[in-house]
This record gives sequence, C-alpha cells and structure tokens, in this order.
Amino acid sequence: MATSTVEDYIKQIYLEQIESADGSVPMGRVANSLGVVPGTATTMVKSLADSELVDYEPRVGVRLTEAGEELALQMLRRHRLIELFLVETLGLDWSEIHEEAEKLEHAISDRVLEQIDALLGHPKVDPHGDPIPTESGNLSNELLKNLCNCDLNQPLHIARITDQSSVFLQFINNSGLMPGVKLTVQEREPAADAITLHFSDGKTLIVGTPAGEKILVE
Amino acid sequence: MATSTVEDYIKQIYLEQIESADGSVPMGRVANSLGVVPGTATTMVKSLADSELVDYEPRVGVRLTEAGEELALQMLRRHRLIELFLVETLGLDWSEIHEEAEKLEHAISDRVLEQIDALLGHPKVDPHGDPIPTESGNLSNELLKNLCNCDLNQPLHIARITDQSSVFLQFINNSGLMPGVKLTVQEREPAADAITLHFSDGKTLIVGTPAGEKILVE
DNA sequence: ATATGTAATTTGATTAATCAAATATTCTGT
DNA sequence: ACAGAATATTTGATTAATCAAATTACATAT
Repeated sequence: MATSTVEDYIKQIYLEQIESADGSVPMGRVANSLGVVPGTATTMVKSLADSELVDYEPRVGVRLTEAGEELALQMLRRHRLIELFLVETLGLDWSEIHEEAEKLEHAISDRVLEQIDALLGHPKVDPHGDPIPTESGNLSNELLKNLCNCDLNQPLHIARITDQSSVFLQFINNSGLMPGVKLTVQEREPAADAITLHFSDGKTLIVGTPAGEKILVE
Repeated sequence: MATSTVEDYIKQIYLEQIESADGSVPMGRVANSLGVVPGTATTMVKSLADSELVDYEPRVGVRLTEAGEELALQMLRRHRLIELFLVETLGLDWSEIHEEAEKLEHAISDRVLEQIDALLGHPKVDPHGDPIPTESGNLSNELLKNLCNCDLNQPLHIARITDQSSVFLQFINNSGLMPGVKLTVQEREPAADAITLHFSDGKTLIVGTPAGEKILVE
C-alpha cells in the first residue's frame, strides 16, 4: 500500500508533468512542490522508482510509469470529488477546501468515495472547473477552460454556464454573457478577485472570480 | 499537535478506563486494545505522560489527565459524528462504518466536523446508539439496562449496541435488533443461557446472555 | 519463603520521512 | 574553455512508531 506521502509525491509529479514540455520533471520542481529540501526529494524519488511508480534518471528528472499515472489519476479523482463534496454538500467556501481535501484524499476509502460520487451525481468537474478523472482513470481532456484559467487576450466565446440558479442566470443575461458571445480576457487581479473582460463591440466588464469560474469558454 | 497515533492511544485508553473499576488501565489492556506488543505500549504511554495527557504509574497502569480526557472526548465526538454521517448522508451500512470512521476521525478538521454536525441537525447519538459528546466535551451518561438485567414483559426499545465488531453488528442487522426497535423480554433461562424476546409484530427471538449484555434498552 | 508464572519494562534494531551540510555535476556567460 | 552559478546527490542525524527478545518486578501457590 502506498503511504500518504507516496500518494502526495505521485500526485504532485503528475501535476508538474502536465506543465512540463518533455514530460520529465526535474528534481527541483519535485522538491519545491512538495515543500521539502532537494535531498529529500532525491531520496524519495529513488524509492518511488524502486516501487516502479516512476522512472528516474539521475540529474535529469522523473516521470511517472503506467502504474504511477494510474495512482496519480486516482488521487486526483479523490481530491477533486472531495473538493466538490465539501462545497456542495457541506457548504464550505471554495477558497478553504484545498487543504481539507489534501488531508481527506488519503483517508477516504474507495467505498466512501463512490458514495460521494453518486451523491453528487457523477460530476465531471470540481468547483474550480478542473476535470474529475473517471473511476477507471480517464481524464477528459476536451475540457473547457473558464474565465479564471483561460489564456489572456485570446479570442474566445462563451460555451456554457454551469450555474442554473436564477439569480446567476439573471446576472448572465443582464451582463450579456450568454453562450455564443465573443470576448477576450484582458487581465486578472487575484487580490481584487476581478477579471476584466473585453467584448467585440468595445465594451468592457469586470466580473469576480466565482462568477468567472462558472463561465466556460473555448 | 497530537499525531494520529497519539489520538488513537488516548481514545482507546478512555474507552478502557470506562470499563475499569478503579479508573486505571493496566498496560496489558492498552497494548491489547491498540494491537501492539507490550513494550510499545509502555514506550508510548511514557511519552503520553511527558505530554501531560496521562498519568502513568509504572507496573500499575495509566489514567487520563484532564487534558487527555478532553482530547478523548473530542475524538469520540469525531468518531461518532462521522459514523452517523456515513450512514445518514452517504447511505453506508451501519455495520461497515467503524473502520471508515477510525481513519477519517484523524483527517477531518474542526471546521468540516461542525458542518457535518449542523447538516445532521446536532444529533445526540450515533447509529449504534452511543451518545455523541458535545463540542465542549460533555457526554450524557445515563446508564441503561441491557437485555440481561432489564424488567421482564415491559415495553422497551433498543437504545444502544455496545459491541462495534462487524460480525456482531451483522448479527444485529440480520436479527432486526437495531436501535429504535420495540420489544419486550419474555423470559430468561439462565441455565440455557437464553433470553426470549418478543417483538411488536408477534415474532419471537432467542439470544444468548453474552449478546444480551451488549444490547442496551430503555 | 521459595519457586513459578504472568505482566511490565528495557534494550537494541528497523522503517519511513525528513533536514542540514558537504560534495558532485551540469549549465552558462564571457 | 573555464570560472562561477545553479542543480542535484550523498552522507550523517533525527523523530515517531514499531517489534523481538532479554530482563525485571510482582503475585501466588505450594
């Protein structure tokens, strides 16, 4: 059985691997994203390699094996389902769920996880709009970006609104953010929780982060 | 911060302490209920004593301090709220929740716990009928009769099951002896070690003395 | 009161995860 | 091409939790 530390390393390496061009993650990144000193990362990664979860090339970097990727996707599924659960069922704020999920993802059994999945209606994305891998480890990659994670200054159009509440739909209507509308994201100000949008007719609009997450674009 | 091992020791010592007459738990019991060899229990208890969670008298036994009891009740609250949550919200079978809760009780934050408590409507007892300590650490401690010492032919209902082992809970489930069920005790046959129960639907059931002692009624 | 058995403690090792600091390797700029 | 900087690895210690096996203390029965 993988310890919770192992699970953390594998998940984090997966996340870094997605970002990296060549699919190999240098040790510095591993150490950094896990919050440990470089020496610790080296030691740990060598032991992950012994358990066939990663391929490790000294002084180059690390890359998940088949088995490692499977475990990573499993952890990602856990993490994201738990995040959604914390928001949907327990009413936590989306800003406070990450650390919670970080702990819970190691403690929850498959049995409980599948109950949560069912309770939430087999959701496809977590509260941040990140895709939730399926039980068999499939991560839909034709995933839509939203206003909070899409590229800046690129021509986009609104594809989907993921909040059916009437207040929100009213706001969507009033602001002209209906599906099909073309726009670009001019800038994001995380501190102020604001996203500046630019429409083809020259108008601009500022929306908050929670709203931006519910607006998927492509 | 208490590690999850410390939390386990403290909770288990609390549980043993309730059973014991003089309030002191011998090392053998500690080792046994934690599933470790005696030497380990000794070492660990000494370290618990260093952190002022228990008073330890060598070759005699261990007893919780004020702080230890507080932690124990906190863990008991966690455990029992989680058990109820697993049954009520996630629809798990009440005979399979103990091990789940055993893991989750260490991972869940106070924040999440209070949300669960609210979601469940601040319940007083868990699915086994065990009382849930309040947030401030109060445990309602009315003593209930069991099937072996209650009055005969009196209308009763099952209040609490004091054996958490899944075999026993399975038996309880199969025999329809869950908390809340109404019945009377028709007769006891000490020689045959048998208690005859009578249900409101006319059915009767015979259980042995050891089982009867684990079924509390009021 | 002595021997025997049971219970508890000590001692010495082990495993997983970590850090600090010394060392080695590779990259980069001139 | 070489010095210096940036990265990575090694080495030696540390902490928490555990076990096996040796030892000690206590209780009790003859």
